[in-house]
Amino acid sequence: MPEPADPILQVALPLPLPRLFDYAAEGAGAGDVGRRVRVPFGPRELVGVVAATGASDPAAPELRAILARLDQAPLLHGELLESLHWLARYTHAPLGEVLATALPAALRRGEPLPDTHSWAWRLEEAGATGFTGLRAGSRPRRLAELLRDGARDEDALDALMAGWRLAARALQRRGFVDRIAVPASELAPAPQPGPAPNDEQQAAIDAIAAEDGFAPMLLDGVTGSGKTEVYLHAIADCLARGRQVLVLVPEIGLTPQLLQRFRARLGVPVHATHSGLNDGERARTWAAAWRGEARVVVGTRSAVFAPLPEAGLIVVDEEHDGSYKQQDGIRYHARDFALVRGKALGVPVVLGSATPSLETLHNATSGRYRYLRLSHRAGAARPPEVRVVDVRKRPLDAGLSAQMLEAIGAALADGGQVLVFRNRRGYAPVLLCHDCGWSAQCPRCGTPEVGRPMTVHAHGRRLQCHHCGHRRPSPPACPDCASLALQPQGVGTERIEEVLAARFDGVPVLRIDRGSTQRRDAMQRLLGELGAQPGILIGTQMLAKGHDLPGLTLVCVVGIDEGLHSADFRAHEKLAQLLIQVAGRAGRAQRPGQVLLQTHHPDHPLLATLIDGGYHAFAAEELAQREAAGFPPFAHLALLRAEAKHAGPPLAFLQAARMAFETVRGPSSGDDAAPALSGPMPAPMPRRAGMHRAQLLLSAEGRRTLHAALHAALPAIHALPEARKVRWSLDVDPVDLY
DNA sequence: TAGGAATATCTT
DNA sequence: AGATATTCCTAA
Repeated sequence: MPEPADPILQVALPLPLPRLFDYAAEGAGAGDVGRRVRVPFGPRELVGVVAATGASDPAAPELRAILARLDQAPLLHGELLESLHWLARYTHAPLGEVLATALPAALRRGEPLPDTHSWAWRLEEAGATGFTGLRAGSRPRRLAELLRDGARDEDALDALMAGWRLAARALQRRGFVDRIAVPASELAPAPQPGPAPNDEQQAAIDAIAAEDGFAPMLLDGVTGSGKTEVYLHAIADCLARGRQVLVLVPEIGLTPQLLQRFRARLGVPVHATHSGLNDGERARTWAAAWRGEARVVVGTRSAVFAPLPEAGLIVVDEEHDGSYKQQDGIRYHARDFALVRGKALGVPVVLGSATPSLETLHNATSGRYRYLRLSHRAGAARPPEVRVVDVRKRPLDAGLSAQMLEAIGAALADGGQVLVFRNRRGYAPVLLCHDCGWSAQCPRCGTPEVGRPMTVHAHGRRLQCHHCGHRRPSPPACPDCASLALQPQGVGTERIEEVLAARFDGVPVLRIDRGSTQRRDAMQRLLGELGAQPGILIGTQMLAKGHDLPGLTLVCVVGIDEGLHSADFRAHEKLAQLLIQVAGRAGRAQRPGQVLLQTHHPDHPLLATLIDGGYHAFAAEELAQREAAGFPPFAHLALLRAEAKHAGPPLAFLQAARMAFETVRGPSSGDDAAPALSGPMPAPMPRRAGMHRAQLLLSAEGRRTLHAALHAALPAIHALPEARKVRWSLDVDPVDLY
C-alpha cells in the first residue's frame, strides 16, 4: 500500500529560474496561494510566494519543509495575482521574479504587512463624568475638554496642544481616556473648487464618466489645454462612486506642485509613492491600497503594482514618457500593464499626452481606443510662435548664434524669462588635441578599437563617461603628442551657462540638469529662488517636461541635430516629442511665447513637418514610414541581449539561440508563421562598462507569432550550455534597440 | 605550490 | 541569484 500523498506548496522564488519549487508544509491547501513563505534553499533562506498547491509525488525524494508562513491571508490574490501571471507570460520571465518586482522591498524581504491605521485618543465613560474633578486650566483638564467633542488623532493633538502626551498618559492611568486605532487620517481638507471646465474639457469629463467597465481612452491635449483638470474631475467622479483611483506619472512628473494640487482639490488623502520614500513608507502605502484605505494612489512606474480592491479608474499621465518602461530586471511597460489591469478590473484607463506615442495614437485613430481631444489651450493663453534659425556658415559663441543671443537679450530686457534647452550635460562632449587629433575616450565603453568620447566637466578639469560613470581628471597635455593644445569640442549645458553668465552680467542664470540638481527638491528650490524676475534657465530634458514656468517668454533650442540623424527607429519620435514638450514651456500665462530652433538642417523634413503641421502631421508621416519599414506598431519586436567580459561568448550564445528559434520553427510551417530573426550582431554600443554586448532581434507582424516562438524556444535557450557563460535577458517590446 | 581569480554546479 | 566546489593561472 503506498502512503497517501501529502499536500505540498509550489513556491515562486525570486530567482532567474523558470520554474516553481515544491515544499512540504503542514496543512498545505488552496488557501495558501498568494501567501508569502520563508523557505530553505540550498544553504540560504528565501522569501517566496505560494503559486499553487499540489500533491507530493511518492516516487520523488522527500521535500524540505517551509520554515514559516508570513501572511495570515493571501497578500497577492484576485485581479492583481492574475495580472501578474499575465505579465510573467508576456515578458517570458520567471513568475518569482515578477512577483518580487511587484512587491515593495520590505514585503519582498519578508517583513509583515505594516499597520496603516493611526492612533487617536477617546474620552471614556469615567472621563466624561470625572473630568470636572481635574484642576481647571491644567493640561489634563484641557485635554479632556478637547476630547469631549469626539476622539482626536495624534496628528491633530500635536497641532492643538503642546505636551498633550504626558497629560494623556496621566488620564489613561485613571481610566479617563484610551488610545484607539483609527483608519489612516480620514481628515483631509475640504475639496476646493477648480476653474469651470471649458466645452472640450467638459466633453472629455463626460465621456470618461459615461464609461462603465473597461475602456481604453486617449486624452490627446495640446500643452496647456488642461488635461490635469480633466483628470481631477474624472477622479472626483470616481471617488464619489466610492471607488479607488490609480494615477501614474513619469519620474519627473511627480512634483510637490502636482501633489499639492491633487490634495487641495480632491478632499481625500492622496497617497504618493515618490523616490523620497523609504522602504517602510512604500510598504505602508502599498498596504493602505491593499486594504482599500488609500482612495487615490499617485506614483511613478512601480505604482502600477498597487493592489486596487475597489478600483474605479486608472490614469496614465504623459503616457508617451520613456520612464514607464523598466530597463533592467523585469522589463515591463507600466502603461501597457495599466491597460491590462484596467481590462481585468473592468475600469476605464485614461492615457493622457500632448505628444502621444505612435502606438497609442495608432490605437486611437484605428478605433481601438476612445479618442478624446483638447485642441486649444485653456484660458487666454495662445500657442507659441516657432522659428527656425539657420546657423549654417554663421559664427557661434558656445554654440549660440548672434540672432539667438540678441533674442535672449531682448526677452530679458522685456522682463521675461528665457529657457535654453540643450540635451547634453557637462561642459563639452569631447576633449580633442588640436595638434594630433587624439581625443579622450572611455576605456570601458564603445567598440574595442574606439572608445566612447568622454564628456568634459567642471570647466575642463574633469572627464566623465556618461554611459558607465567612469571619471578621471583631464590630462594636462595630450598623452599622444604632449601638446598643450587640448580643446573642449562642442557645447554642453555647463559651457552655455558660463558664456551666458558672462554676457548677461547681473542676470540670474540657473543650470538645471542631473549635474546641478542631485536632490529631488533642488530644482524646486532653484526655481523658487528665481521667482518671477527676469533670468535664464539652461537645462536638459529634465526641464522640458512637467514644470510650470509661467514667466517664460522665450525658449531657445540648441543642438538637436544629433537627434535628426540617429539610427534608432524611435529617435525621430522621441525628438519630436521633446521639441513639442520644450516649446510648450513658453507662454503658458498671459504673455505670448516664442520658440527659436537653432539648426544646421533647416530643411530637414522632420522640422518642416513639425513646424508646419504640428505633432499630428509628424506622427502621420512617421507612422507611414514605420508601416513601410515593418516597425512597431506595425510589427512586434523582442530583443535577446547577452553580455560577457569577452567578445566571443555573447555571439556564441545568440547564435545557439538563433538555432533554437529555427529549430522550433519546424520544417513544415510556412515562413509567415515564424518571426524574422536578425543577428546575432554587436549591440549599437558594443562595449559598455567593460562588458561586450551583442543582441538578436525578433520581429513578427502578429504578437501571437512572436510569443509562440518565444514560448517554444525559451526552455531550450535556458538550457543552452552557452547560456552559462553570459548574462542574458529578453526584452519584449524593447523601446530602443540599445 | 600557494592562493587568488575565473569558472562550473546546484538549489525543491 | 548566490553559495560552494573546482580548475586554472601566476608569482615565487
